[in-house]
Amino acid sequence: MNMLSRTEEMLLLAVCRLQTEAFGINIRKEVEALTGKRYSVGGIYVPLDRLVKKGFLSTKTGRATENRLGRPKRLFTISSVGLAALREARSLYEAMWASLPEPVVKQLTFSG
Amino acid sequence: MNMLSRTEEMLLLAVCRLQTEAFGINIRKEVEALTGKRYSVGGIYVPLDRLVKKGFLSTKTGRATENRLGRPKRLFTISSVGLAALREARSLYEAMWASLPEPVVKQLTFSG
DNA sequence: GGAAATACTCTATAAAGTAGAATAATTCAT
DNA sequence: ATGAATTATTCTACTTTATAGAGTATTTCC
Repeated sequence: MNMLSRTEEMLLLAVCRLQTEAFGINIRKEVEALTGKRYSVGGIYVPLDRLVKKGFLSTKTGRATENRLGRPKRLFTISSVGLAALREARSLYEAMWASLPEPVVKQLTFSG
Repeated sequence: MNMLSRTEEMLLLAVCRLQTEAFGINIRKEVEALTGKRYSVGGIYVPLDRLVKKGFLSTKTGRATENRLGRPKRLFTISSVGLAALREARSLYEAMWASLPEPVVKQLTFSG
């Protein structure tokens, strides 16, 4: 068994959500906005590159002529393997939370 | 922000689920049965001890007279801090998966 | 060509994940 | 009381992942 880490799942979902705007700086911003998790400026590329290496993401440099200043973006897209991993991760997550003993459910639902 | 890793969340939930039978070997077995994730015999204690150190779990040795062979169990129970962390983790998880673009939802729901 | 803007690469360090051999604590038979 | 069988944990070395931030690259505009 080889389940996605939370980081991996979070980043794959961020890429999905950002669609054509999924590049490093945006992904970093998106993740922070959504979960509060912060990365240093360059720190986001470490796990992203790992996901590419593992075949969950693919990446290519955006076209130069974008009519704006600055270095080209490196865009990320999720692969079919990545989508499958997300489905699997979700399903495992449900299993983890399923059928907890009733007293525990109570403690988790309300603030006890 | 300091969210639980998937390992941490999984182990806290396993402890909750096992209630009075939450000790190393059982937790290891429970996790494997539920998620397919395997730990080596001793490997389960590394993250468990970390959770104790962080205050999410507490632990104490089970009573000697249990009328069975073998070394005493080291039982784990979740703390109120641990429960709060679980609630937080769940809520963050929902946020991660919320409001994905419709085409992505389709790809994730069916096997495409 | 130089400044401003935008975004990425690289690398060192800390933390977490992983495996498995070794050891400990108990009961039972003798 | 001693040794075998049983049950469970401790220890630790190694690999992988997380994290921060300085440095660098690419582009446009003047």
